[in-house]
Amino acid sequence: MVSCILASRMQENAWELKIFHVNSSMGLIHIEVLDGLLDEVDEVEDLHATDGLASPCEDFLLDIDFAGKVSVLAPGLCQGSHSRNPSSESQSPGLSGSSNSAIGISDSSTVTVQDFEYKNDSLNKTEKHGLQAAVRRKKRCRTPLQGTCLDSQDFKEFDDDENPLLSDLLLSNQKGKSSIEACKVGSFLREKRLRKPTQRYIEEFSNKKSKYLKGRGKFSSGDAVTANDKGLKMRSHGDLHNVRPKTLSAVSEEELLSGTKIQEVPLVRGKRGRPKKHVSVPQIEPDEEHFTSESEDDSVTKRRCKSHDRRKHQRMWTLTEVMNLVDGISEYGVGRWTDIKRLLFAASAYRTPIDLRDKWRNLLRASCAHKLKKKEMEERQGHAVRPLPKSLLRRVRELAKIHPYPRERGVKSIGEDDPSTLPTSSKGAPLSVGRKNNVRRKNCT
DNA sequence: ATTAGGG
DNA sequence: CCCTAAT
Repeated sequence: MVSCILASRMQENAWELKIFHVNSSMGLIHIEVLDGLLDEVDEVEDLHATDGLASPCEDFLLDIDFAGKVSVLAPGLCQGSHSRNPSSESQSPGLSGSSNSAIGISDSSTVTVQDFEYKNDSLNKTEKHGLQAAVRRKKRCRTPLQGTCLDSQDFKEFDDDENPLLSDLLLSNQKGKSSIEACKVGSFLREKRLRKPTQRYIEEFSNKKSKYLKGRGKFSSGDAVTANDKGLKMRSHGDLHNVRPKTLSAVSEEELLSGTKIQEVPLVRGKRGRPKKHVSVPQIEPDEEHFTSESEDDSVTKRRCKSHDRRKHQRMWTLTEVMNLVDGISEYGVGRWTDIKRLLFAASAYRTPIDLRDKWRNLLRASCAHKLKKKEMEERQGHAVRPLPKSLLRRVRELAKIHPYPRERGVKSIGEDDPSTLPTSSKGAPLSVGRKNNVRRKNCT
């Protein structure tokens, strides 16, 4: 025996509550019209007004079973109540992209509500019909079960909602109070459940989605990350194969600086990944350029070795990159990350200015650490290959002296004003280190 | 829109 | 790398 409350909206402010007692074994339907007419339906009005659903015959279906467990199928609650059921989660249409506004009626509930209509006279037949329809809709809303109607299972499935609030609510409903509360609670619950989409989550979600699409053959334009991840494959079969086999080092600098490298290949890169959409400089991706061999492999292997998804897209910093960075810093100063990025890293669309800064931070740390404990460092280099050439480290230290990165605690132990370290850039390229262009010189002690 | 700082 | 607050 199952019973079900149907709150139907008769007029503007008139609501009618009906209880269906359904005896599933005998196929009987007993209808009981509670004193309906609710007056203070303002909230409901608003609720519908906001959704453009304010048509004069909308019904809310509330169902209960006799065991005392209660579940409510009210607008919006549908989503909440069945999202709890693991088997039906994937089917729920309302979960997909709907707004997380507190008073948005979910798609599913919309379906449930909108085309459920009947005349309030001639109850017997139409009621049954309507009820069946409602059940069917419920099923559609949750899981495509087999189509037997009026099985007590159908109702039971909604009962895994153990929320005591709901039972209270429904009880009060039976006593003839308003069903507004249902809506309120419904929206409340929904609000609770839909909390915090989180940038990260969204990104991952869209990522999965696009991957899925790709798998289906639809090549969704862009999506830098996945594109990068699949970079090897894609390039291997051809399309963006502008990659000239470079000498893998040093080239990028002059070319970039002289601007000869600025080309206009309309890359299909989405704005989602690292690259900022702000493109003041025609950014071409020869990015694999000198990384095709090492960095790409690095990242790939890394991803394979450890598939822990922290650090989503991680690209190893190559030596040339680091050198570029150091050069840039020494030229433009610390803190001009955007400039450096624009001028020296136009080639690599990943590497946001923040990345540069982070890398610089790490470099500083490294250099300091290098100074502090040599032996341990060497130890570590034993098991982790980090070929940071001394010359580079020295340059880092110099730069650290000139424009110390604010708030770097280990930095204090730099060479302590050793003039010999300054001009002795063995690699030449003393660059403009001497001229600290208008960089606030803070002593980092 | 960028940067600094922390995780 | 990522996220957030501050500018």
